Parts: sequence; structure tokens; C-alpha cells
Amino acid sequence: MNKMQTLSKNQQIIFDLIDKSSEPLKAYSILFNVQKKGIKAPLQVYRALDKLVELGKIHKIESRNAFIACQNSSCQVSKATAFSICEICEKITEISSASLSKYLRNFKDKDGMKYSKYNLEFFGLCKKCR
Amino acid sequence: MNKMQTLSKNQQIIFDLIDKSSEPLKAYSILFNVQKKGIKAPLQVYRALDKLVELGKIHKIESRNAFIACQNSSCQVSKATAFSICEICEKITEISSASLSKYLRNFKDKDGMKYSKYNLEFFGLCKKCR
DNA sequence: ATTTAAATTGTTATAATATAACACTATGTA
DNA sequence: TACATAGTGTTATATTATAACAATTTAAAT
Ligand SMILES: [Zn+2]
Ligand SMILES: [Zn+2]
Ligand SMILES: [Zn+2]
Ligand SMILES: [Zn+2]
Repeated sequence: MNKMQTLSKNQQIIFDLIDKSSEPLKAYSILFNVQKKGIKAPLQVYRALDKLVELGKIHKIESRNAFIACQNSSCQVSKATAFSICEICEKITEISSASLSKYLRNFKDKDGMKYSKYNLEFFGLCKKCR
Repeated sequence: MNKMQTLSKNQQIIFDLIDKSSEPLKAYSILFNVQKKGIKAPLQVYRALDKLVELGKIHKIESRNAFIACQNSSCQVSKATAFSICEICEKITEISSASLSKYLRNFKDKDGMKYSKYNLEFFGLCKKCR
């Protein structure tokens, strides 16, 4: 049913880096980290990031211009994402809540418009920073 | 109760431009449009934008790097925002739904973390583009 | 096996978005 | 007045992201 997706060389290198990182990574920090592996130009990074986002393997934290590996099951291929962001230490966690995603999936606005995709970013203080 | 906030000269010029615009504006497009009014440098624009966001007079659409005037009552000073974005025509509307904002305001994650702020962006097709 | 299309890569240059640092000016208030 | 805070103007620079083009690899299709 789910066609197994094989990542290309650059995609795999960049996914591995993001996946093993304990914090979201920015594009140019990724670039710096993969230069030893032969990826030399921003475009090579951005292309891989685009593809990985499209596949739902990573998500972009829009308010931070940073990328994090999906902590769920690729989030229905990246169509429904929610994050918790600590405004002090910048710890970012992907929220996995069935009730939240159900609520948002079914949300209709005043015009009856239904949405195919959403991104939600919550801000506050994490346990440690409170 | 709400201290009436007087905008500074640059803040007022930039707010007026955004407020009368029918679509979200990007920083450098704002810069271009206010050069005849004597605002010449990016920093002057970004400083005014920062302040206007802080006051809740405008919001930043994170996924678009664009700014839109608040269509509600300054959204409790910018702490709770939700937008509808058409992926074809890029029409962007601020969503005002009591039930949505109540749901999100009260949302607690698994750790019992409560949030002081959120930003939600919905994507889909608007009436016209469907 | 050969052809073809689609995806990926490599590379240079450049566009678009945003902030640092510093000197100065206006405004409010004690 | 004197003091603090907020806002301004300016130059330079940092950060994020895409355009354009040529070559290569991969996966089907004949
Ligand atoms: Zn995910
Ligand atoms: Zn924290
Ligand atoms: Zn608003
Ligand atoms: Zn539309």
C-alpha cells in the first residue's frame, strides 16, 4: 500500500543528519555539516529539504526557518503538523494528539471551507524553563 | 483599560499601507511603497513591523513572510492567530472562530504544558479556486 | 538491450529576507 | 531640568532561498 520510498544519496545524507539531531536544524547549518560528504552548494541542500518535506520525513518549523524529523508516521505525508516551541530554550517538539488532529481536520470556517492541510505552532515555556 | 496606543510616524505610515492593502505585503514591497514618504532603509521597515506585530495591529503570515492587518480586535495583542490560505490564488484571510480559539486556548499537551500563544495556518482552496 | 522520460545532481550567480552596530533625535516623566 | 525610553537614520552585512543551465543517474517501456 505505501510504496517504500528510497531516498537519493543527498536526501539520505541530509535526512540522517536531521534525524539524529536533538534540535531543529537550519539550512545553512546543514550545509556546513554535510560539506565533508561532498554537498557543497545551498541548492543541493534546499532541493533535498524540499523533497523530504514533500515526503513527510521532515517538517519545516516556519517561525524558525528550521527543519525537524517527523516524530510520528510522516504525518499523513506532511499535511497536518503541530509543534510546541519553548520561547526560552527553543526546545521544539512535534505534538501528537488524536483529539487535536481530529478537531483541526474537521474544522470548517464560516464559509464552510474545509482545509486539506494545516500547520500549528504553539509557544510557551517548557517544563525546564518554567 | 486599554491604554490608547499612538503609533509613531513610521509605524503609522506602514500600518496604513498594510491596512488598506487587499493582500498581505512583504517587507521589501512595503519598503518600495514607502520610499516616497522618506522611509529609505529595510531596517526602518522591519522595526515598524516588529512593533506593529507586538501591538497586535498586524500579523506575520509565517509561511509566506508577509504581513496582514489584524481583522479582529488585535487578537488579544497577537497571542492567538489563525489564517486561511488559498494555495492557488494566495488569498489569505484571518479566521475568527470562537470555538477554534477556545479549543486552542485550552489545549494541553501530554506533559500538561499549556501555551501562551499560538499561530495556525490552514491551507486549501478558496471558493473561487475550487 | 535500447530508447525514452523523469528525477537527481553539480555549479555559478543572484534574489529575497533580515539583523548588527552606531550616532542621533524625539517623547514622556520625575 | 534631567533622566530614561522609544524612535529614527544610515551603512554595512548576515541569513535564507531561488534562477538558470548542463550533465548524470534511475526507472520504465519498447
Ligand atoms: Zn510529523
Ligand atoms: Zn525551555
Ligand atoms: Zn488578528
Ligand atoms: Zn483561491
